[in-house]
Amino acid sequence: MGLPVRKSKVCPPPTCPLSEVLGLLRGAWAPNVIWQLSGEPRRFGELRHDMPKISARVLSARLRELETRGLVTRRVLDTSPPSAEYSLTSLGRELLPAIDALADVGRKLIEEWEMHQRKVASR
Amino acid sequence: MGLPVRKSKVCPPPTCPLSEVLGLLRGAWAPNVIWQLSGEPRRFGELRHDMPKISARVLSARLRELETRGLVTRRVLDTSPPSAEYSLTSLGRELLPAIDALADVGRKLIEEWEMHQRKVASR
DNA sequence: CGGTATCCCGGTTGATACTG
DNA sequence: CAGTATCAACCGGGATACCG
Repeated sequence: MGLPVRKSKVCPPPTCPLSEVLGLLRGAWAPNVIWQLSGEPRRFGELRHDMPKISARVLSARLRELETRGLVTRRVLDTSPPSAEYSLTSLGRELLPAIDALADVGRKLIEEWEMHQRKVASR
Repeated sequence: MGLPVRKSKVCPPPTCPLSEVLGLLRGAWAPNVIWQLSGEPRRFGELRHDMPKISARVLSARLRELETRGLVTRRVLDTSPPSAEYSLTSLGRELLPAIDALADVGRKLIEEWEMHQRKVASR
């Protein structure tokens, strides 16, 4: 007979809220979109310009998603031709430190990875 | 003529390391796996038990990924039948605070969302 | 300019079956 | 128990065309 299955902390509390956020950060683009909005409000076309490889469809989808979740607001400008401006809500801004924290780990990760690569290469 | 396109901060530095981490948190399961390993080391079967809906194939894939990136270590136990134990490396542990930060935002998100739902419902 | 509609592709996942 | 192999289904994403 094998080892007994040890109980884990059941249904870890952080996991659900976590998936909540990660669901929002989903896809290849959402984090980038949020980052782009961290400064001034930006228009649809500007965002496309900032992220040349994103398609209009996906950008639109991400923005709507973030909008319905209350992280982003959309403001239609009365110009001709019409334009729309997107910005982070205060709730959306709360994501920024968390994203930064993640990015910090990312930097360490890259660093360690490169160090590891060098070690392997020098053998 | 429309509005001029405003320049953004070019190629935001946080974005690349960010994708690095998010690449690791990819898929529906990686964050959960990491969380499950935040306490004691756990065996393959235990992890499956903790996350009933993950398939062996995906769990295996995620663990390998995390292992090659140096976030997780695998230790084979000399038992019969054989078992394997997974745990976070110190590098892996560095992810935990960041994950917590994300989860915090997640909680607020859920909170606000429910508040919003109630408002809509009471109309 | 600011989108939406359609089509198609590739990657990830889950189910199932099988191995050491 | 701890995986791997195979297959089918699904979904996000890109390209393109089109509308207000």
